[in-house]
Amino acid sequence: MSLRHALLGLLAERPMSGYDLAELFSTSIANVWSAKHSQIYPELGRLESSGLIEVVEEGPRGRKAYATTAAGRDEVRAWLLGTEPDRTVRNEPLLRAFLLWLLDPADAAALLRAEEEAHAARLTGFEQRAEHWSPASPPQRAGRIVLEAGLRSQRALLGWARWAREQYEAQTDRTGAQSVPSPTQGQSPRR
Amino acid sequence: MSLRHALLGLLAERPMSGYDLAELFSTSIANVWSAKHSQIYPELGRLESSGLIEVVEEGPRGRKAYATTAAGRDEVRAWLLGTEPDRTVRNEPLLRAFLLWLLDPADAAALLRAEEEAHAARLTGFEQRAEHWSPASPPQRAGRIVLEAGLRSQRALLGWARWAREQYEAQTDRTGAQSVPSPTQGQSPRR
DNA sequence: TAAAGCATGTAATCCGTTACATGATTTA
DNA sequence: TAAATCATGTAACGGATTACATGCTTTA
Repeated sequence: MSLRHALLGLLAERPMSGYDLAELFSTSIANVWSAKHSQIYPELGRLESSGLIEVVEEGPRGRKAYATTAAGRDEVRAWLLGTEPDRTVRNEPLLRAFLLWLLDPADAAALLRAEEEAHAARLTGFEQRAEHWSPASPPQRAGRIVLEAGLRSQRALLGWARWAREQYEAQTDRTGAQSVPSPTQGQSPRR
Repeated sequence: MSLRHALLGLLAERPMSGYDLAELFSTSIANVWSAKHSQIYPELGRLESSGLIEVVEEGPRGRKAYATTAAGRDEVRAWLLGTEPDRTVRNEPLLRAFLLWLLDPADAAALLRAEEEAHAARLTGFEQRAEHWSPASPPQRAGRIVLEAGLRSQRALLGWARWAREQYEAQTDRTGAQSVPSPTQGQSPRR
């Protein structure tokens, strides 16, 4: 049910088409939530039928821009105030980190290096956005607050990835293990 | 396909039943990945048919403990080394933070206070686990590394939630807004 | 005029949750 | 002996991705 409220909230700020929303979900707010156009269009249809959003503008190529209605804004507020957030985590990079003991240390270090670079790249992106941020309106201030969460957690995870890589590199040095192990593949002894 | 490899990796460390795995996914590694028993049992069946895991022990009440086979361990390694991690993020608390401008500042601050407490509770849990951690085996060292990611990101996000709450509290003070706004509900002016 | 980009939709499939269903063993 | 816990499974449903499908408009 989160996509529903994400759309409602985004369209409360300014009118957008399904196309605009899909673009948003694949770029700026991809660090928070994401969705494909194939999921967005049907949901917009349902929201319109329920009277929570309405078409406020029609453009070329059948473009329809929607905006959230008063009832729609009430619905978002009721969701925010009346339901508990789902705090379930599914973090594939961390799942992989959990299984790195199955590789030889040099390979593990290489994968953590890639993680490090991914975090560094995101952080740079966030920092650039933060520079040009004008917190003029309430929505923009909220956006800045979310961006701050991104900045802080990417910094933390960048530091972590570097530290984690060093753990495995220390093992590489000690054991003298190679990046490409023998046919029977490194450690991980059978019970 | 991540659950598949999560099971393979976990069963490479020590034999476990579907029940054990379900418990693990609902407690210790819930901060990284999660799954219900209804998803686990069929997947174990498929992995067994593929020869990637095998029953190594049978117990009371039809209990079956599985362990990863040599082919299974090769499969995890191939996954780790040969595929890019899915770094897609879906963070409902942050999505909500993005929409907090729709509430009056006092309500927004209250929600952020709850977030703060959720992060503090997780952090405490992680810290307690870290205290009693014995990094004796390679899997345990990998577990400690993942725990470190939890510690660092929860600290970062706890600090963030506090800072974010203070932003909205500052607005509360300035505007003198109440927790329960007038019937037309606070700010968020219609275009 | 061709390619790139804008724009909307549907269908098939997969992953995950909730609910349904059952029964054995241990503990109070 | 009743309740709690261990233990395994299936079915229905909903949410999300990939693939299929179409066509207009702008720009090079």
